[in-house]
Amino acid sequence: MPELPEVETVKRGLAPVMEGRVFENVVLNRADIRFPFPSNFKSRLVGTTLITLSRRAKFLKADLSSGETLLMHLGMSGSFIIGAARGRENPKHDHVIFTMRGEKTPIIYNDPRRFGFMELLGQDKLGRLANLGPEPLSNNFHGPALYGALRGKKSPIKTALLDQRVVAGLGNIYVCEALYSAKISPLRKSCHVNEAQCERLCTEIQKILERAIKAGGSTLKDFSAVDGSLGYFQHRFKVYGQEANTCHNKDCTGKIARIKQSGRSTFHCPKCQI
DNA sequence: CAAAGCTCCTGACCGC
DNA sequence: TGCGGTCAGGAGCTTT
Repeated sequence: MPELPEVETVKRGLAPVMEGRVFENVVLNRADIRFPFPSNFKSRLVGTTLITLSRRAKFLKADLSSGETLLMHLGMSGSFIIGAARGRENPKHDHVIFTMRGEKTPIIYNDPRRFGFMELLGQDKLGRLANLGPEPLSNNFHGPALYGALRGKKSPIKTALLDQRVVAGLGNIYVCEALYSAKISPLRKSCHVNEAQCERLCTEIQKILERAIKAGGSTLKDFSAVDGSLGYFQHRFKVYGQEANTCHNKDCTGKIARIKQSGRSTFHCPKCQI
Protein backbone atom coordinates (compact mmCIF):
# COMPACT_ATOMS: atom_id res chain seq x y z
CA MET A 1 0.00 0.00 0.00
CA PRO A 2 1.24 3.43 -0.74
CA GLU A 3 3.20 4.98 2.04
CA LEU A 4 5.52 7.97 1.77
CA PRO A 5 8.05 6.43 -0.64
CA GLU A 6 5.35 5.15 -2.99
CA VAL A 7 3.59 8.50 -3.04
CA GLU A 8 6.90 10.18 -3.69
CA THR A 9 7.45 7.80 -6.60
CA VAL A 10 4.01 8.57 -7.99
CA LYS A 11 4.70 12.28 -7.66
CA ARG A 12 7.94 11.91 -9.59
CA GLY A 13 6.17 9.92 -12.26
CA LEU A 14 3.30 12.35 -12.67
CA ALA A 15 5.21 15.62 -12.49
CA PRO A 16 6.70 15.40 -16.00
CA VAL A 17 3.27 14.97 -17.61
CA MET A 18 1.26 17.27 -15.38
CA GLU A 19 3.33 20.19 -14.22
CA GLY A 20 2.91 23.27 -16.35
CA ARG A 21 0.05 21.61 -18.26
CA VAL A 22 -3.52 22.73 -18.62
CA PHE A 23 -6.35 20.39 -17.67
CA GLU A 24 -8.11 19.78 -20.95
CA ASN A 25 -10.65 17.29 -19.71
CA VAL A 26 -11.64 15.49 -16.54
CA VAL A 27 -13.86 12.41 -16.55
CA LEU A 28 -15.45 11.13 -13.38
CA ASN A 29 -16.80 7.61 -13.60
CA ARG A 30 -18.59 7.86 -10.29
CA ALA A 31 -19.70 10.52 -7.84
CA ASP A 32 -17.56 9.39 -4.94
CA ILE A 33 -14.70 7.18 -3.90
CA ARG A 34 -14.06 7.38 -0.18
CA PHE A 35 -15.72 10.80 -0.11
CA PRO A 36 -17.82 12.56 -2.71
CA PHE A 37 -15.78 14.40 -5.31
CA PRO A 38 -15.88 18.18 -4.82
CA SER A 39 -18.84 19.94 -6.39
CA ASN A 40 -18.21 21.05 -9.97
CA PHE A 41 -14.97 19.08 -9.88
CA LYS A 42 -14.57 19.05 -13.65
CA SER A 43 -15.34 22.71 -14.27
CA ARG A 44 -13.06 23.81 -11.46
CA LEU A 45 -10.15 21.95 -13.06
CA VAL A 46 -10.63 22.29 -16.80
CA GLY A 47 -8.78 25.29 -18.15
CA THR A 48 -6.55 25.71 -15.13
CA THR A 49 -2.82 25.09 -15.21
CA LEU A 50 -1.26 22.67 -12.76
CA ILE A 51 1.60 24.82 -11.57
CA THR A 52 3.36 22.58 -9.06
CA LEU A 53 2.90 18.96 -8.04
CA SER A 54 4.30 18.12 -4.66
CA ARG A 55 3.97 15.61 -1.86
CA ARG A 56 3.13 16.21 1.78
CA ALA A 57 3.03 13.07 3.92
CA LYS A 58 0.98 10.62 1.81
CA PHE A 59 -0.86 13.40 0.00
CA LEU A 60 -0.28 14.57 -3.54
CA LYS A 61 -0.77 18.30 -3.76
CA ALA A 62 -1.34 20.11 -7.03
CA ASP A 63 -1.28 23.90 -6.97
CA LEU A 64 -3.55 25.28 -9.66
CA SER A 65 -3.54 28.57 -11.53
CA SER A 66 -7.06 29.20 -10.22
CA GLY A 67 -5.65 29.53 -6.73
CA GLU A 68 -7.20 26.29 -5.62
CA THR A 69 -5.22 23.23 -4.62
CA LEU A 70 -6.07 19.73 -5.71
CA LEU A 71 -5.35 17.33 -2.87
CA MET A 72 -5.19 13.63 -3.69
CA HIS A 73 -4.80 10.66 -1.40
CA LEU A 74 -4.25 7.11 -2.69
CA GLY A 75 -5.73 5.37 0.32
CA MET A 76 -4.92 1.68 0.33
CA SER A 77 -5.09 0.71 -3.28
CA GLY A 78 -5.05 3.87 -5.37
CA SER A 79 -2.70 4.13 -8.32
CA PHE A 80 -2.11 6.33 -11.31
CA ILE A 81 -1.59 4.98 -14.78
CA ILE A 82 -0.21 7.05 -17.58
CA GLY A 83 -1.50 5.42 -20.69
CA ALA A 84 -4.37 4.52 -22.92
CA ALA A 85 -7.67 4.05 -21.18
CA ARG A 86 -8.66 1.43 -23.70
CA GLY A 87 -7.27 -2.05 -23.73
CA ARG A 88 -6.66 -1.97 -20.05
CA GLU A 89 -6.97 -5.26 -18.29
CA ASN A 90 -9.30 -4.08 -15.57
CA PRO A 91 -10.78 -0.66 -16.25
CA LYS A 92 -13.49 -1.42 -13.72
CA HIS A 93 -11.91 0.73 -11.04
CA ASP A 94 -10.75 3.60 -13.23
CA HIS A 95 -12.56 6.36 -11.37
CA VAL A 96 -10.95 9.53 -12.71
CA ILE A 97 -9.35 10.30 -16.05
CA PHE A 98 -7.36 13.50 -16.49
CA THR A 99 -6.39 14.73 -19.91
CA MET A 100 -3.66 17.35 -19.99
CA ARG A 101 -3.38 19.60 -23.04
CA GLY A 102 -0.53 18.53 -25.28
CA GLU A 103 -0.17 15.09 -23.69
CA LYS A 104 -0.98 12.10 -25.86
CA THR A 105 -2.16 9.76 -23.17
CA PRO A 106 -4.59 10.40 -20.35
CA ILE A 107 -3.77 9.96 -16.69
CA ILE A 108 -5.99 7.40 -15.02
CA TYR A 109 -6.73 7.16 -11.33
CA ASN A 110 -7.60 3.56 -10.45
CA ASP A 111 -8.63 2.48 -6.96
CA PRO A 112 -10.30 -0.91 -6.33
CA ARG A 113 -10.95 -0.40 -2.64
CA ARG A 114 -11.87 3.26 -2.99
CA PHE A 115 -10.11 4.34 0.17
CA GLY A 116 -8.54 7.22 -1.70
CA PHE A 117 -10.04 10.65 -2.20
CA MET A 118 -9.63 13.96 -3.98
CA GLU A 119 -10.41 17.39 -2.65
CA LEU A 120 -10.14 20.98 -3.76
CA LEU A 121 -8.84 23.47 -1.23
CA GLY A 122 -9.38 27.19 -1.47
CA GLN A 123 -6.56 29.66 -1.30
CA ASP A 124 -4.68 29.58 2.01
CA LYS A 125 -6.71 26.61 3.17
CA LEU A 126 -4.68 23.78 4.64
CA GLY A 127 -7.59 21.43 5.18
CA ARG A 128 -6.35 17.98 6.08
CA LEU A 129 -2.76 19.13 5.88
CA ALA A 130 -3.21 21.35 8.92
CA ASN A 131 -2.59 18.77 11.59
CA LEU A 132 0.23 16.83 10.04
CA GLY A 133 3.47 16.30 11.92
CA PRO A 134 6.93 16.86 10.46
CA GLU A 135 8.05 15.39 7.16
CA PRO A 136 10.39 12.59 8.18
CA LEU A 137 12.96 13.55 5.55
CA SER A 138 13.00 17.22 6.53
CA ASN A 139 15.19 19.08 8.98
CA ASN A 140 12.23 19.36 11.33
CA PHE A 141 12.42 15.69 12.08
CA HIS A 142 15.13 14.75 14.56
CA GLY A 143 15.64 12.94 17.84
CA PRO A 144 14.72 15.75 20.23
CA ALA A 145 11.60 16.63 18.22
CA LEU A 146 10.42 13.04 18.24
CA TYR A 147 11.21 12.73 21.92
CA GLY A 148 9.10 15.81 22.57
CA ALA A 149 6.20 14.43 20.57
CA LEU A 150 6.29 11.10 22.39
CA ARG A 151 6.61 12.18 25.98
CA GLY A 152 3.28 12.20 27.68
CA LYS A 153 1.96 9.61 25.26
CA LYS A 154 0.88 6.38 26.85
CA SER A 155 0.14 4.54 23.64
CA PRO A 156 2.69 2.04 22.31
CA ILE A 157 5.41 3.48 20.07
CA LYS A 158 4.07 1.45 17.13
CA THR A 159 0.71 3.18 17.37
CA ALA A 160 2.26 6.61 17.89
CA LEU A 161 4.39 6.33 14.76
CA LEU A 162 1.27 5.61 12.74
CA ASP A 163 -0.27 8.82 14.07
CA GLN A 164 0.28 11.34 11.28
CA ARG A 165 0.46 14.16 13.83
CA VAL A 166 3.61 12.65 15.34
CA VAL A 167 5.39 12.06 12.05
CA ALA A 168 3.72 12.35 8.67
CA GLY A 169 3.87 9.73 5.97
CA LEU A 170 4.63 6.44 7.68
CA GLY A 171 2.30 3.47 7.35
CA ASN A 172 2.18 0.04 8.88
CA ILE A 173 5.00 -1.48 6.87
CA TYR A 174 7.66 1.15 7.35
CA VAL A 175 6.82 1.58 11.02
CA CYS A 176 7.48 -2.14 11.56
CA GLU A 177 10.68 -1.93 9.58
CA ALA A 178 11.97 1.15 11.40
CA LEU A 179 11.29 -0.24 14.87
CA TYR A 180 12.99 -3.46 13.89
CA SER A 181 16.10 -1.71 12.60
CA ALA A 182 16.21 0.54 15.65
CA LYS A 183 15.71 -2.51 17.89
CA ILE A 184 12.86 -0.93 19.77
CA SER A 185 9.88 -3.01 20.82
CA PRO A 186 6.63 -1.96 19.15
CA LEU A 187 4.97 -2.58 22.52
CA ARG A 188 7.09 -0.06 24.41
CA LYS A 189 5.12 2.88 25.72
CA SER A 190 5.88 6.03 23.75
CA CYS A 191 6.81 7.93 26.90
CA HIS A 192 9.36 5.25 27.74
CA VAL A 193 11.32 5.65 24.54
CA ASN A 194 14.40 7.56 25.63
CA GLU A 195 16.41 10.25 23.86
CA ALA A 196 18.99 7.87 22.46
CA GLN A 197 16.30 5.58 21.11
CA CYS A 198 14.48 8.51 19.51
CA GLU A 199 17.70 9.51 17.84
CA ARG A 200 18.18 5.98 16.54
CA LEU A 201 14.60 5.75 15.43
CA CYS A 202 14.83 8.97 13.43
CA THR A 203 17.99 7.80 11.75
CA GLU A 204 16.47 4.43 10.85
CA ILE A 205 13.21 5.94 9.60
CA GLN A 206 15.15 8.23 7.30
CA LYS A 207 17.45 5.50 6.06
CA ILE A 208 14.56 3.18 5.33
CA LEU A 209 12.50 5.82 3.54
CA GLU A 210 15.42 6.99 1.47
CA ARG A 211 16.28 3.46 0.47
CA ALA A 212 12.68 2.76 -0.53
CA ILE A 213 12.38 5.95 -2.55
CA LYS A 214 15.58 5.03 -4.29
CA ALA A 215 14.15 1.64 -5.12
CA GLY A 216 11.22 3.37 -6.70
CA GLY A 217 9.01 2.76 -3.76
CA SER A 218 8.16 -0.66 -2.54
CA THR A 219 4.77 -2.14 -2.64
CA LEU A 220 2.36 -4.91 -1.96
CA LYS A 221 0.30 -6.69 -4.51
CA ASP A 222 -2.42 -4.12 -5.05
CA PHE A 223 -0.30 -1.10 -5.76
CA SER A 224 1.54 -0.39 -8.96
CA ALA A 225 4.02 2.29 -9.90
CA VAL A 226 2.91 5.25 -11.88
CA ASP A 227 4.28 3.75 -15.10
CA GLY A 228 2.80 0.36 -14.27
CA SER A 229 6.27 -1.09 -14.10
CA LEU A 230 6.48 -4.60 -12.75
CA GLY A 231 9.26 -5.98 -10.65
CA TYR A 232 7.89 -3.44 -8.33
CA PHE A 233 6.39 -6.20 -6.26
CA GLN A 234 9.64 -7.98 -5.62
CA HIS A 235 10.57 -5.86 -2.64
CA ARG A 236 11.43 -7.88 0.43
CA PHE A 237 11.04 -6.52 3.89
CA LYS A 238 13.25 -7.43 6.80
CA VAL A 239 10.43 -7.97 9.24
CA TYR A 240 7.07 -7.17 7.65
CA GLY A 241 5.41 -10.38 6.52
CA GLN A 242 8.31 -12.44 7.87
CA GLU A 243 6.41 -14.26 10.59
CA ALA A 244 8.21 -17.35 11.95
CA ASN A 245 11.40 -16.55 10.09
CA THR A 246 14.61 -16.35 12.06
CA CYS A 247 15.61 -12.82 13.00
CA HIS A 248 18.61 -11.86 10.98
CA ASN A 249 19.86 -9.08 13.17
CA LYS A 250 23.42 -9.86 14.11
CA ASP A 251 23.82 -12.16 17.10
CA CYS A 252 20.08 -12.65 17.44
CA THR A 253 18.47 -16.08 17.33
CA GLY A 254 14.91 -14.87 17.81
CA LYS A 255 11.95 -15.64 15.62
CA ILE A 256 9.84 -12.97 13.99
CA ALA A 257 6.43 -12.80 15.62
CA ARG A 258 3.18 -11.33 14.46
CA ILE A 259 0.88 -9.59 16.87
CA LYS A 260 -2.08 -7.21 16.66
CA GLN A 261 -1.92 -3.64 17.85
CA SER A 262 -4.93 -1.38 17.54
CA GLY A 263 -6.30 -3.69 14.90
CA ARG A 264 -3.16 -3.72 12.78
CA SER A 265 -0.60 -6.44 12.26
CA THR A 266 2.74 -5.80 13.86
CA PHE A 267 5.77 -7.89 12.95
CA HIS A 268 8.71 -7.81 15.33
CA CYS A 269 11.49 -9.78 16.95
CA PRO A 270 10.57 -10.23 20.61
CA LYS A 271 14.18 -11.04 21.44
CA CYS A 272 16.22 -8.12 20.13
CA GLN A 273 13.62 -5.38 20.01
CA ILE A 274 13.47 -4.06 23.56
C1' DC B 1 -8.00 15.89 26.12
C1' DA B 2 -6.11 10.97 24.73
C1' DA B 3 -6.94 6.51 23.31
C1' DA B 4 -9.52 2.73 21.62
C1' DG B 5 -12.87 0.93 18.50
C1' DC B 6 -15.55 1.03 14.30
C1' DT B 7 -16.10 1.88 9.51
C1' DC B 8 -15.58 2.19 4.60
C1' DC B 9 -14.15 -1.36 0.33
C1' DT B 10 -12.62 -5.23 -2.82
C1' DG B 11 -9.60 -8.90 -3.99
C1' DA B 12 -6.87 -12.62 -2.35
C1' DC B 13 -6.87 -16.53 0.04
C1' DC B 14 -8.48 -20.61 2.67
C1' DG B 15 -11.22 -24.68 3.83
C1' DC B 16 -14.87 -27.51 2.58
C1' DT C 1 -15.65 -25.62 -9.19
C1' DG C 2 -18.07 -22.68 -6.20
C1' DC C 3 -19.10 -20.58 -1.97
C1' DG C 4 -18.85 -18.46 2.37
C1' DG C 5 -15.76 -16.61 5.74
C1' DT C 6 -11.64 -14.00 6.97
C1' DC C 7 -8.11 -10.73 6.31
C1' DA C 8 -5.58 -6.55 4.73
C1' DG C 9 -5.26 -1.43 6.12
C1' DG C 10 -5.45 4.83 6.09
C1' DA C 11 -7.60 7.76 8.49
C1' DG C 12 -11.95 9.98 9.73
C1' DC C 13 -15.41 9.41 12.86
C1' DT C 14 -17.58 7.88 17.22
C1' DT C 15 -17.29 6.24 21.77
C1' DT C 16 -15.10 5.79 26.14
